[in-house]
Amino acid sequence: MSLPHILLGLLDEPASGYDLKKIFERALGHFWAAELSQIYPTLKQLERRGWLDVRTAPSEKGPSRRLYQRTDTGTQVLCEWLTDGPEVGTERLTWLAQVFLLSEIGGPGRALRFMIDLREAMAGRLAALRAVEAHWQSADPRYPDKLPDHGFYRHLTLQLGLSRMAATRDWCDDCIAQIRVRYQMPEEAA
Amino acid sequence: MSLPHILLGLLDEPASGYDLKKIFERALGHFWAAELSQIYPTLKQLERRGWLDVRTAPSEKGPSRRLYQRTDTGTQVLCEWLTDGPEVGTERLTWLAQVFLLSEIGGPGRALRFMIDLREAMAGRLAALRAVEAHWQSADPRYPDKLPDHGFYRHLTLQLGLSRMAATRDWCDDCIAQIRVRYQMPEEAA
DNA sequence: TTAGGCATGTAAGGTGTTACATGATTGC
DNA sequence: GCAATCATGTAACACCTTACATGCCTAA
Repeated sequence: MSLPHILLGLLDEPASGYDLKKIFERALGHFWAAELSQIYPTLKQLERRGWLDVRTAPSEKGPSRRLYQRTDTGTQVLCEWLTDGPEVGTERLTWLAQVFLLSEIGGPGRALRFMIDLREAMAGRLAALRAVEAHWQSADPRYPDKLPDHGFYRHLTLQLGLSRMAATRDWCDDCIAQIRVRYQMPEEAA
Repeated sequence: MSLPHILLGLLDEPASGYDLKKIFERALGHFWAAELSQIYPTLKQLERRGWLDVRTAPSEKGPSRRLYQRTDTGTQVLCEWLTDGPEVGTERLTWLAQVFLLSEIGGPGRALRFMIDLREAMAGRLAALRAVEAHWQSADPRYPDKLPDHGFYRHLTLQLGLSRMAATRDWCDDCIAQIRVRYQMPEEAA
């Protein structure tokens, strides 16, 4: 159970479900995805438990916005979750499972195609992350050395994301090279 | 939907649900986890669809083993899944979400404690992966340069796992150092 | 006028976890 | 005798995805 806690964590300041979805995409996209259809019911549940407060504010376009914010009880629950220590060992990297099984794809040409596509996907995600960093840098003069606490920890996760993404892209390049050598596929024949 | 495909991929050679669980722990543990209570029903489902065959073999200890193996139809389904290209963007790293929210944990002492625990967890997982590598090396004289196709791709995933795990551990060290500097916590006072 | 962004949600179904249930054998 | 390993599963619940439903406002 983590999405409720993440929402709790993000709701230090008031935000709507729709806002939260955008925060996920921008800031947490490289390690967590959440759909609106999951966010909305979860927010209601957290409100029923008394961990969030709601107020309604009119919107300029579309239906009125429901702005949620963490209560003191909510803060306590969040703090307990964090204090329980890191939750590791539940990672699920589908694309890596696919590489693991790539000998079954039906020939080195297809395996190479797969790795090239994977490399492009990683390069794209890396570019998106770099755009997030560039945007942050230009929007906040305190970036990166004088951030407040909450920015400090978020910055640490961004740094890990950037280095993991770059390392994974480089690994893809290495795999591509190894496949070409192993099956004698010169680059011009790809 | 990926677990069915992964099971299909592993069932090139006959294995029981129990065997598969151990294969998960050893070989795929760094990027996928699966419980027996999920594996057993999934295998039955795959058999009903005609993607797996079963035969029963007596066991020396405990109930008789149900040995599953991929059919030709199963191979085709697996191949289609792989040919559809890499599935990216569904990663969920709970511990990284926790770091993202670490300013709410209630003081830098606790944040430091969290990062030290995370570092230890990563170091442990890295050691486990290195043990897998060492075992493979000593058990197969073809390791690492003369492996058959199926070992070749598995080796690529192991390499990525080793480098990611080491990089993440190093990032933890870096975070720990940054927290100490930021909050003026000398190492001897930890 | 139509596509896209804003903003809310529900329903159905698939995926995954935790707890429970059974029972034999091996090693301490 | 007790715990661990072998080996199978079921049931209840929690989590997540996909598809559907509604309706306003803005810009091309």
